[in-house]
Amino acid sequence: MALPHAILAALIECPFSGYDLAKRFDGSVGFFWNASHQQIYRELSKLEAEGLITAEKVEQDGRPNKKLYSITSAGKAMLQEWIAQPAEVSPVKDDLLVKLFAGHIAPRETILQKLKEHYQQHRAKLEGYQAIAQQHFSDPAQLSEAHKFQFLTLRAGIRHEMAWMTWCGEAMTFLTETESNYQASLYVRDELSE
Amino acid sequence: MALPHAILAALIECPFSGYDLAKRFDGSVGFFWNASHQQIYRELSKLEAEGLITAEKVEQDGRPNKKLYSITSAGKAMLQEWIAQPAEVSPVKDDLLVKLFAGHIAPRETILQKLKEHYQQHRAKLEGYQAIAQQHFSDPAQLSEAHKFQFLTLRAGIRHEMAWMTWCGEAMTFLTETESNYQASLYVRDELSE
DNA sequence: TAACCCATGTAACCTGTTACATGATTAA
DNA sequence: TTAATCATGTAACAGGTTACATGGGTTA
Repeated sequence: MALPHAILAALIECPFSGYDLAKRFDGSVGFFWNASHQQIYRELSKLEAEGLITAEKVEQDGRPNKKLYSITSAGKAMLQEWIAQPAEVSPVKDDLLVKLFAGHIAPRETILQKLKEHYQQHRAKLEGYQAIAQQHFSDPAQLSEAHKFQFLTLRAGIRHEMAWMTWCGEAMTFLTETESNYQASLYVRDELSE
Repeated sequence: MALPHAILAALIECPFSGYDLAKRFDGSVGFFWNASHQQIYRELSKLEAEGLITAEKVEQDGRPNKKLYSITSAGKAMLQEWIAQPAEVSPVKDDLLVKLFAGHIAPRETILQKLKEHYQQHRAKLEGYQAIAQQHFSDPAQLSEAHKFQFLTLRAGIRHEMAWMTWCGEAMTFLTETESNYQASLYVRDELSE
């Protein structure tokens, strides 16, 4: 589990409020981690109690006050230690694959529709990532150390969306082609039996 | 959430015991869903109580008795209904990406090591999937309807492993190349300052 | 004889989601 | 005036992990 680590990682560069973090985990950083605001507030309290982050109250006019959280040296040390520890790869766990696994009990059209929707969702995500890449990472070799690593996580997001899109295309082609083959073979059989 | 649906999907073709399901979710089917045996037993009890599956006690000699679960028509109906409902794409959520996002606070060698380990884990998975593809899905167009869909989920696993491997390679190259550029530029600067 | 496979489960705990709650400011 | 944004939280519930428990059969 990496939610506390993901929060610590997000706080290295600059302090954030819980609200900011929730937005980040729902936006551009959301391709490698996501969390609801409730989860984040709960985790921030815990991390503060453990001395891994500190809070600073910021009074604002015209807006509600907020708490800016910063990582402590203890927090940074534990994050460094965690990074060095061995990690297992995570399984995919996507609903669509469960639906596809049982796809033969549903109308072919329904499955093709699901694949199409999925394709479009991934294309939208890919376009978002590519826009970020162009705006903030157009010259990767000249980036700061911190940004080089953020660039690589963005590249991972891009690679994943591309893989999903490739697969969706492949699956749709396979299902329509083998369907038409099936219909073609039926047609041939009909001709032969006449 | 799709654990109950994943279980129902696994039971369409033939009945399984909880033990069997736990092994399946940990093996070849594990690329699109996984679950511990405790989770599965808990879920099976719930599904049985809801009338979506039925249990049959099987007495064995030389082995502990087991319960074989089969999907009911109600279970199949609810699965069909669920398939037609809209689905959101899942975020990646992999620890390695969190580690990489904070990669600049760790020694470069540590990060490269993590990438290498990750690469090897994905290669091992890919090889496993490719072996299954050769053994059971060598002639995709001739497969039964049910197996066509299982083939497609396997293809998704293959595509994902390939994407991870591509990205790992890309990331390792980027980190070693920009590091040597950095060292080269240092070297040039040293020469100039002399 | 030690470790692993088969087979099922309970209990405690942690993580993640949904619903509820407040309240000012700003844009359509 | 309706909805969205900023900003923080609580409570209840559902999902997932870890530890514990049993016990015969098989393989090294």
